[in-house]
Amino acid sequence: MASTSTGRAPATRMAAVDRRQQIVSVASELFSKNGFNGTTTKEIADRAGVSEAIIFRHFPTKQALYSAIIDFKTKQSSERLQSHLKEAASRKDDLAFFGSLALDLLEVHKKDPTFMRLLMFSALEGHELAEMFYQSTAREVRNHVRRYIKQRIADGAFQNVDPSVAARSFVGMILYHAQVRVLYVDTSVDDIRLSSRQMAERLTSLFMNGICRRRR
Amino acid sequence: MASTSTGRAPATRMAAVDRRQQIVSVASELFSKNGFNGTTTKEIADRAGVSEAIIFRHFPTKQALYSAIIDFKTKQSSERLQSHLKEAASRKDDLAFFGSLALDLLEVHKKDPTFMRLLMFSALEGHELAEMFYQSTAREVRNHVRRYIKQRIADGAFQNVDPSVAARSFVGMILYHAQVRVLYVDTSVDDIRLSSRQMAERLTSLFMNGICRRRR
DNA sequence: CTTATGTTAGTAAATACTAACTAACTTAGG
DNA sequence: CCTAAGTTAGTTAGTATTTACTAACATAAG
Repeated sequence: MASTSTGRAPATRMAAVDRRQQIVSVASELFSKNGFNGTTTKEIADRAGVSEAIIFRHFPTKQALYSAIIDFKTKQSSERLQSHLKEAASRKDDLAFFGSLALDLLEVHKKDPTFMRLLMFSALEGHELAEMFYQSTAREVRNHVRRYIKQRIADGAFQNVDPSVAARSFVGMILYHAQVRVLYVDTSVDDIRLSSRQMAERLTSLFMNGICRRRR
Repeated sequence: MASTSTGRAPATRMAAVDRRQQIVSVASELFSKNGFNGTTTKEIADRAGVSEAIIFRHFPTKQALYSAIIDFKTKQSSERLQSHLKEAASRKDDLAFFGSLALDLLEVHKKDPTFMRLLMFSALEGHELAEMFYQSTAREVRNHVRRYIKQRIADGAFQNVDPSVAARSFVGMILYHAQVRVLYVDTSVDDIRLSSRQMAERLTSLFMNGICRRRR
């Protein structure tokens, strides 16, 4: 009890690159929970276990930190997508194509709900990178689906629908379920209790039977 | 130049109820644009053309003002829905049922984009009335659709799908389009340039051909 | 005159960001 | 191997603004 110091215990020293990543990670959670304006740099520093000044050593402004996060998340999501889309690209098993995509989207947002919240917050708050962020996710998927549908129409397997509208509808159908789950988890609002797999199956079947050419 | 007063010109006197409504209206716009945390009471006062203190004469706290707005918007939306759902309730023209609902939803959000933004912000920011707000809109519609689908399955007109999932999918399909339009208006993200009517037709047809029993 | 509607001028706390200092790790020279 | 110098990661203690909210006063309307 010799020292009456009320200051913080010095944080364990970390390599700059590690600390930076840790700050990004902590800030991601907070921004995703409370949005840009609802998150303070003090809060971020506290959670990271460092003093506020350290934040500004790594990022010139709060905005820059936010941008770094979006940048990071964008790349992460892009990679995830690429790897998945590649493998499902050439096969012409419609059920598998739509089904695995639906399951994948549902699972991604179930595992990492911060992603969807960040996406929504950034769109609402009009962040400069919001567009890019959106492009890298929903839009890329949608374009992929659009091309597939276009091809299958050409094949004569699908009805002659508007591929853009159909693609966005499919993605929208799925993402809306994901949204409800993310936003209203553990409330009475989300009253559908199905596993991602079951949900994906139902959604795919619903969509498929709409777009597949009818037997006559 | 007789008076060097730097103060504001006194606002024109209004009846309390009118001023209250005006504040709600101005604040709605700002909250919808910038969210709760991104909007200051000073900003609201300035836009309303009164001093900040007036805001607090009518609403004890900023939160209370926000709640009043959600309350107002909830009622407004509920009425709009009721009137529409009543008229489309008993008829069994599936195309008209889904089509008019789709058109209605798209038009509502096109005419008043603040509504969707408020809804999304309140959900993300976890406002206490967010649930209720959501219930009064998407959920009420969804339940209506769910009942309709259930009935038509019983009639033998629809396939035996999960009514909850189908209803939410239909609503989700539509609301996702509305969201993209509201959030990314005038950007390259929203690349589908269709009138609400055209969009509603395509969405309905897409959904219908999925849920209607196939001819054999 | 009384009451309702307005303003002014604050306050305490919070917020993004900075300047100046300190301790820990790394490494070069003896 | 040992130590001194340099570098990097940390802290403290601020600052100027902003923010939600209040008390006390002013004036138009009936």
